[in-house]
Amino acid sequence: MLTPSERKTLKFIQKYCMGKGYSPTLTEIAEGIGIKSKGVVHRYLKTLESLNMVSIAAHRKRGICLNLEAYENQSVAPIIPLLGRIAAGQPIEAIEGREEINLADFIMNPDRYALQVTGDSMIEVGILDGDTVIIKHQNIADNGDIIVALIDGIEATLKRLKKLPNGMVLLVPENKLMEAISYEAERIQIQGVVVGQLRSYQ
Amino acid sequence: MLTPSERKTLKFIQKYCMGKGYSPTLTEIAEGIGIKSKGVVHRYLKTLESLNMVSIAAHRKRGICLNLEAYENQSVAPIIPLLGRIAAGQPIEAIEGREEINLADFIMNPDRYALQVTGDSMIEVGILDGDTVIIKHQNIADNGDIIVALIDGIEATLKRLKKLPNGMVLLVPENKLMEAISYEAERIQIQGVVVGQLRSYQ
DNA sequence: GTTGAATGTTCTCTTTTTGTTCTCTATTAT
DNA sequence: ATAATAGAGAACAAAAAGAGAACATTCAAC
Repeated sequence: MLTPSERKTLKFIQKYCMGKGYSPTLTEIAEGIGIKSKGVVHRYLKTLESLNMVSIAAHRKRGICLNLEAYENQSVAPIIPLLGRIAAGQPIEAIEGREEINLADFIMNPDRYALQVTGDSMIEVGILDGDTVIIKHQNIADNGDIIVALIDGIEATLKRLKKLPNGMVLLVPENKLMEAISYEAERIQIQGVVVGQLRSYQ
Repeated sequence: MLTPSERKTLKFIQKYCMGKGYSPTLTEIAEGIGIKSKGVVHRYLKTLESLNMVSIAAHRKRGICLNLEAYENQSVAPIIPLLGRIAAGQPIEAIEGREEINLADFIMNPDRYALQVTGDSMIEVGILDGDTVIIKHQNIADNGDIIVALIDGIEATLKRLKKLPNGMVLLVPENKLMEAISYEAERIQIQGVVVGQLRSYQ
């Protein structure tokens, strides 16, 4: 059984790894659990290692590795439970099974990146000022896709793509107050398409 | 396991390639990660190559190639690069400070869960039919919060909360076509508040 | 082709950061 | 008293980070 300090150490490492993707240094752990001595942290780690809770690569910096089997309840994967559907005026549906949404599946991919949106040009499709959009990097797009377009190599903008039959392309804002503008296809370079969107209210 | 500098190098290359469409030189990487020696950069690249994270065409200039499949397995943390801000009619601005968004920070927490939205009652704040909202489970909320409210113990609904001075609460839909309804406070039970929202276009 | 600047490669060296191993002290429960 | 738990901190070992020189290769201009 773990002592309170060892438990605290383990929890800190867990949280740190979750957030950063790599393990903390002894000094960071010490700071994180509120003590000053990294020697003490090392002692805790030795205990955790002997209990098979972590593996430690000797002398390697940031060489701590969590042994996940040891505590299965702690979900390290970016998964949150999807409890059900909610509608205006309707009860939450019964939870059939227990679904989860995996954020990694949702947007994580090496060719994805995020952009923060400023401005109201896409407000009518629910992309607001301050939202973050997830872009898949690609140079071609289908009619109707929301794209990051580079105009004349300098101006970047987020618009819906509409290819016109006469070799022109129309960049359509989703905002009644703004107007679509058409360009010769050569002037427009597609930098990626929007594959996701997220917003934080915190 | 990558060292922080190697990780930084990889991230820089990823970001550079996304933005420019070709890989950076060693000197550019050195500058990008804040060091002066391209020899050091070369060492980092060798490590990344040995881990199959990148391929390097020997002696070729700008001959670095990201190895996407290997990258996927490695990136355990739900992090994607945040390239910048985009606005209608403006070039993409680099964002000072934060260079990546961490989905874990964004929504992962033991008391969070997801709900899928059906209906258009919150359409004017950009929460559309089919979106997923992240709910923080709590029983009290502030005026103006968007909450999951349980009415009379049976009906769940997503509305903005407005506490009235006379002990009533008003549940306000964000849709001009719908009307706010007031209830005696006892009939309304708060199940959580919306802390995030996400949408997939795939 | 030849040439030269730009870029990649290979070294060695130093400094900084981090891990490891100690010893010492304090507190608390049995 | 004794043992278990906590903590500080010194001293040392090793890894990681970095500078920079010297050389090799590319690639584009001539």
